[in-house]
Amino acid sequence: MRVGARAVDDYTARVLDVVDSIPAGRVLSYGDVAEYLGEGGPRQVGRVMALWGGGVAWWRVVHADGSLLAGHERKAIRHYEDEGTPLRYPADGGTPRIDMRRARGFG
DNA sequence: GTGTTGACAATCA
DNA sequence: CTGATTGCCAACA
Repeated sequence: MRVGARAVDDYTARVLDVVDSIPAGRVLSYGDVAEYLGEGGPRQVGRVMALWGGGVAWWRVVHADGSLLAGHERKAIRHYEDEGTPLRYPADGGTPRIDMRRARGFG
């Protein structure tokens, strides 16, 4: 019967578990996480990350187009370069994005 | 119950 | 490449 809310919702726990299982040098999009869980949607994953993302490797969850987290780009890039995540640097030296073609998924 | 907003995504111009 | 549009689901005033 699943009534009241637990300390953290099951969905939240599942999202965090998936994010925690992403190996270094790899990333998943919000939609990928939702699809992997088979429930919810990109926005729900985003909400969970906004609330509890601080406890996991939040930088391994990015937008579907490879863009980074607004406001946390600096830290994210630092982690990516440290983990060897394939990045794509624009010619004009703008904000780098994830090379989704290679980094998306678990392997 | 309704309308707005959000760490989104896919499609079209 | 950017911008606009639509679909999606949950939280919130």
